Amino acid sequence: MNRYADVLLPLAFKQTLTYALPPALQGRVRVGSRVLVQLGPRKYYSAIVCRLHDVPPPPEVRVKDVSGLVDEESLLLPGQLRLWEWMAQYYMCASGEVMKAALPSGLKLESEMRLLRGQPPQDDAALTPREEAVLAALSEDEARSVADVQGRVGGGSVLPVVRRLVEAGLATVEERVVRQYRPRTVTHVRLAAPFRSEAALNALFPALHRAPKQETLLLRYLEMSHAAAAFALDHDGLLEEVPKADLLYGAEGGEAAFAALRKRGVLETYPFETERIKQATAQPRELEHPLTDEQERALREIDEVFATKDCCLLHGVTSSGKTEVYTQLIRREIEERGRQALYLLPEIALTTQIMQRLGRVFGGQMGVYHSKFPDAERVELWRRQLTERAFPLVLGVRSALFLPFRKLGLIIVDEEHETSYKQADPAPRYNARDTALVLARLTGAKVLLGTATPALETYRNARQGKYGLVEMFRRFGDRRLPEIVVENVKELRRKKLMPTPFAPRLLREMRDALVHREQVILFQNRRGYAPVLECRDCGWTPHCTRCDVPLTFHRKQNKLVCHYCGNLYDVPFACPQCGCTELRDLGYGTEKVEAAVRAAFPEARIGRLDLDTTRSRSSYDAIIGDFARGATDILIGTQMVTKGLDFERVRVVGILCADQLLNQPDFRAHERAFQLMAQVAGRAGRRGRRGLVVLQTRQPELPVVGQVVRNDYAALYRTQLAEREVFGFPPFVRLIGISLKHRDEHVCAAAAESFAALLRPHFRPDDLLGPDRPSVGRVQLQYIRRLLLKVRPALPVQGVRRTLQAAGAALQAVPAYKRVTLTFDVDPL
DNA sequence: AGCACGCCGACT
DNA sequence: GTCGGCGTGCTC
Repeated sequence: MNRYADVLLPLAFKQTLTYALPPALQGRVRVGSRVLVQLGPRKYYSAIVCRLHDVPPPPEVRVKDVSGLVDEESLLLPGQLRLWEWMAQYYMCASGEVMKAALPSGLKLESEMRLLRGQPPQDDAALTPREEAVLAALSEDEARSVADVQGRVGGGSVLPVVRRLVEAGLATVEERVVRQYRPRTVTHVRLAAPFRSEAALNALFPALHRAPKQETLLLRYLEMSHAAAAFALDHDGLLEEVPKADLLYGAEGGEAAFAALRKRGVLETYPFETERIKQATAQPRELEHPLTDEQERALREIDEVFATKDCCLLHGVTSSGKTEVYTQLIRREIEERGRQALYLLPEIALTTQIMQRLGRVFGGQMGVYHSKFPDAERVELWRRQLTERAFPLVLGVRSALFLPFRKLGLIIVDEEHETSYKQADPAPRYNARDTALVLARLTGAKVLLGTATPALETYRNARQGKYGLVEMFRRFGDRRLPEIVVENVKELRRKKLMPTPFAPRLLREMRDALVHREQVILFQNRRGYAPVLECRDCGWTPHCTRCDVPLTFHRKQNKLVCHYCGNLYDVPFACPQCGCTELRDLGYGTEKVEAAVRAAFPEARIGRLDLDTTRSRSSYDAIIGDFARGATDILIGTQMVTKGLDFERVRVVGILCADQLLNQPDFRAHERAFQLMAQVAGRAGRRGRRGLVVLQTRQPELPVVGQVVRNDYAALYRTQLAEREVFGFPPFVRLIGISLKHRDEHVCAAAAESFAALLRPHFRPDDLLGPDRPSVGRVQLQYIRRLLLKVRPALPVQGVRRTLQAAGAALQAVPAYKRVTLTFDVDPL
């Protein structure tokens, strides 16, 4: 019998901690169980058991007992911990950090300190005013949280005062594990125990003769609960659950009759746990469109690929009907092979459309896992996936990878090129697309990556035969791809032909579209009103005091906003440098574009889609819904408008400033610009006249602009690949980003220098870039330095990781650099 | 990540 | 002299 359990805590610890199993728990605890453990003098956490053993820890550690078992059944299915381990190892983070990301917060319990009043103070007790105040804020019977007491007292931290009061016995603390998740309950009705037999009821009915309402109600209950059948088998466990609301539904005077029956002791109520999971109601299957020849072919080819390979890329132009192919694959996985499917989609609010589409086909077989859903729903889905009733299909964002799957057979990664598959902060900085491949290997599932604009890495893997490659070139219903015209903004401005953010051609087309009751999408990759305010006289511009960035002017709020830390500032009345009261707004954000559209087309109905207008899920749905219904004519937005939305009536798409995309200081800038522009162009001309895209840029001569115009992914792939090979970037090397942060710029810079010095002996000089001051050199009062490590394919990645970790330890051993935060970002985007 | 412990400046 | 600030180290 195992006496010790190594557990994982949801903290950034490097290793697991060992707790002793009290005899009562031995044999009941399994790997994957959730246990309650005490950490430090009083805190409690729920931890996950990841090893059971009999090896006593070294004598210097005082091993604590496991305090209790949180759930009787394991929360994890066998194998899930292996994915966690892989992630921690590959992405260079603590397993506890993976645990934190993996579990919905309702499954992570943590104790909270609560304060109560202790013995009454002696008359001669000399209390400071502050102690008096804190004591007055405590109650004798209601335990209050520290935050509550802090709020009542105000001022500095109450903790030291509390400590003194506790030592004097005037206050007591208790630790309470807060149960964050409460299952939703509904009041149900059942027969009280003495009446759970036919004989008892037969004896009862004569007494009800003078109370017809009660009699009716009781009969109704018996019918709803299928009592006759249960009694015939003499098994009251077979009684159907009857919700009180259903029993009383439409029954006039039912409440009174019910109260009377309860008073007689015939019926009783009890809380019944129900699910809150929103699932598409099981509807009669929508007959899917019969597949086109091309879709049929794609399906066959995918089958052939899966016979020999575990991963296949489905590269299909926008509107080629990839979703129909996915649907068929999922259906067969579920129905023919009896296995589960996971449909991953990027972390953008657009789930609704796909949800509805798949919901119409799979109805009650589909569960949805989304970060914007209430946590309780995620907890329920998790629990359900552990059971026999697990949904065969889960639609979810990247964290859905962590859900338990009993028999996963297929993972679809839709829009695989999307950067939101990569978690940026905090650790684990994992890419869900790549992790999906590992999960598939661990579970024996297949992976289908789908997109119109593959990530270069993915396409290369496919071309080299590591993945299968299936392509679809034809748009649904043979619609033509939109015509793309390039407008040279530099020229137009020089000739003074462009006083608005719109080229004359774009204005004409917009007007034409409005006349024909067609719709327009305008893409401007910047939110706010103006990205920069500038003093007319001296050129001063307001900057964030915590970050090294100019502030964006938001006109509606009349505030300056830092887009890095979110801090708000008042708009200065005058320039602090020269006192000039005229601040000009330079450049365009979506808000200013909206104003310009209003000025040009006062009659048009306009929607705006950006971070500022979509703070809540419902507002996003509302804006999209209005546009989809045709209640708005023009939709202005940031990246959000490019994300695979299907609108039927859009004829004109304007890309207002491609240069912002093209001039990013990033080796992926052109790849991204292509993806974004191809995606947004794909929104045009789904029905009716051929769509038109007006692409405004100052650099029409760039090859990538031509590639967008011709929708020539192959050319983009060739040119970019050649460039990456010359300069040594992915997919020819793997990257590990290293960043150092500190409040003091000199310390930060010096630490980065010495870290680089520690690494240099291990790598070729060209393979370690930096340290550099990033374009935004300070965020949230922390100065930043970055290094970029190129890992050549020949190098053992494991050794590189060890080198990095050793160098990190060496750096932090220097007293001055102890407080430098060092983070690794494996495969950064 | 908390949270206790310990060192040092502001104020009674 | 004490209060309360914050930097440092540990948690089985």
